[in-house]
Amino acid sequence: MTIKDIARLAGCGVATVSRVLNGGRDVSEETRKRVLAVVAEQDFHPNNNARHLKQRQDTGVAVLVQGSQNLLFADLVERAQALLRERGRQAELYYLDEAADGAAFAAQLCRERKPAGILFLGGAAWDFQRSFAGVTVPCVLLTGSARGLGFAHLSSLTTDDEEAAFQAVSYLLDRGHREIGVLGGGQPLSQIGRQRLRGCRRALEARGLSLDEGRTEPCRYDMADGYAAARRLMERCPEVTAVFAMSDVLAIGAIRALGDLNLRVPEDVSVMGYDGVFLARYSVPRLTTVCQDTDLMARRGVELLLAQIREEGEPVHETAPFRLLEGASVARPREEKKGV
Amino acid sequence: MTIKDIARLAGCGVATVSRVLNGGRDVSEETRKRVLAVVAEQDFHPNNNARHLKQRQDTGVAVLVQGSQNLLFADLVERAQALLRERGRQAELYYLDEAADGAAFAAQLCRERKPAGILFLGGAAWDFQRSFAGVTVPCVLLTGSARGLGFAHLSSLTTDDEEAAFQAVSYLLDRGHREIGVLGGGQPLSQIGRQRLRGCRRALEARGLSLDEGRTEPCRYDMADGYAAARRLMERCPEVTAVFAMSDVLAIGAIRALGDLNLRVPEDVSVMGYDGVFLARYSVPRLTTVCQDTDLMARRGVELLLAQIREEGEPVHETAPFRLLEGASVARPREEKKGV
DNA sequence: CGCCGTTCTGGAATCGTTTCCAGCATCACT
DNA sequence: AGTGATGCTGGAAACGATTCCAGAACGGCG
Repeated sequence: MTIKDIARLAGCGVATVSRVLNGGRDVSEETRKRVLAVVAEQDFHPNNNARHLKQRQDTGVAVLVQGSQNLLFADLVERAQALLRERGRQAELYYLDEAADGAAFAAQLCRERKPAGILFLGGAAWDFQRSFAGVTVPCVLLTGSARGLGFAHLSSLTTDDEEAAFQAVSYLLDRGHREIGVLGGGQPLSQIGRQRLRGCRRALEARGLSLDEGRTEPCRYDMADGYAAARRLMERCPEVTAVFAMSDVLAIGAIRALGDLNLRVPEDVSVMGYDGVFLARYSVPRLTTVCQDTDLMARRGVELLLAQIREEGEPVHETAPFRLLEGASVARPREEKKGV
Repeated sequence: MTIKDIARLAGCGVATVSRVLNGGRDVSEETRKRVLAVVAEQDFHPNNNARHLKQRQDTGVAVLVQGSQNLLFADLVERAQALLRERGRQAELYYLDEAADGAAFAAQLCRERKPAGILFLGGAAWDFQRSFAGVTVPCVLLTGSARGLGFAHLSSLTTDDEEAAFQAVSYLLDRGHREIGVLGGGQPLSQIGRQRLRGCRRALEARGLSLDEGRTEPCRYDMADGYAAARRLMERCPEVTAVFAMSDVLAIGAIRALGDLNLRVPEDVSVMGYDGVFLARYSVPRLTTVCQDTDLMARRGVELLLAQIREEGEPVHETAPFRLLEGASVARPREEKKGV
């Protein structure tokens, strides 16, 4: 069943059928009706491969996600895919290992499948300049690192990670914590991780304290790593009264680790998360966390991508809002061992 | 840069280049080397749209996931996609809302994109017979319902849901629980939900008890629904001493709900989960749950799909193993109010 | 009536592959 | 030397859409 058959059944030429199928300009109302009737009757769907071959581009959009266990992405991905579908664009999802070379994968995807655009979720600092040489496809980076933004077709929507980390640690300091451990940031430390660490340092230095490198535990963004890192941290630095985990997933792993060390949260040790995923609102105890607005991010990210696909102006770089969500995982330190 | 240019540069015909690119049968070693050199030098990638148009099929595989918050699928999806990639098949992921008509979506996907196969994760009872009329694409159903297995191109790998539920509830009964609530199964109740309920009923009847319909709370598979359902259940039936949640995600929501009602887990109420996702091992308290082997399921599921794509024999229907994973969310009932 | 502009139409070229098929060597064997 | 089998090769015909372009039909106007 091809466009030719439809043409025959509708008593017209293939060109006319094609025109009807693509917006129906320059076709009389009568023929249009007739063709559409046949299409519906035969349950005809045009072959995308043929269509894209001729148009030299896919209408679909690729969504690349790096780090599958990060629940922040689960929220974002579902939302983004639904929004894209509403706008008539199929969104294909690709999960990549945290260690994989996302930029190279994306470049290959462009050459082979030629998507109309790419939405990047997470990922370390990718070198678009290098891998995307010669590739011109609209891209949007969500929650990723800002490195390589020189790439001409890349928009971005990222949280001000330094400021968010600054506020998170300040929140802990406000409640009297002085011995603060830090978990996460990628292994090895990613661009984002470094930004967040900068925020931590700034918060500490604003109180005349300094970031103790011995109390930072870089690790990947999954629960197992969060668990392991928290254990290492507490065994090495038992004086720590609060932990700032750079992801809620890590925070969950850390809480479990603390429990296994017979430390209660938040009575003995406070835990601050990051992301504000749905799980944060259901964990025991509820997480106090830096909450990102996934709904807004998905919506705006999709908008930016579609705007670029329509070639409306230059790529833009925006900052996504965040707010501190108070749960029950942070309290004042048990005894202010080192009260200033 | 097309195959024609490569042919020109390598001093041969397009047919030869194509043969080299596809396994290189019937090509002299010398020409093969020469062509490959040019391909590498020019960083040439054949156009997939043209290729698939001619072959009338995509080499890629589609993975359909229904119910994005179900963490069981997160595990499975990542694993399956990685395995497929290893086997040289790009896997595109599509998330569907739990309420969406997955079979219709899949049918449309087949007509438009023509994937080599489809891997289904989850989903209620889909009517393959109806939606897939005329479509012949290899399919594998993982963890889904068994309805519609009459579809000729469908293999399946499913857990024996009835038996698993039987064992889960028996475990609770063994520990002295008599007033047992049940959460989940889809809203409205899915095929799988009904099977699990049958298992519950069988376990209860084996002890001379019966399944009290008033103590079952059908709900969707996400934390918010689990929370709400658990609250409804406990407010209506305060005598309940143990809850069987048909998914770990629901169990987490339920634990939070019980906490908000000032009921401790497991001291006041025990909670049994289902799935054995990574989160189960890190939650507080650790979940006692029916653990499915996601690694094995992904591996075997991919194998079944690839076998069908290679057209090796008839579709098969297999059962995936499970085992009870003991955590700390189940204890004996506080006081055996109705000790037999 | 002749001419032009507008609106609609369908044939044919095109996109970049795969694959059929015919053709040419080369070789072994009668 | 003639024959047939075998191995490589390249030209050309698909695949199923889009889109260019030329042409038909029609109406309005001088």
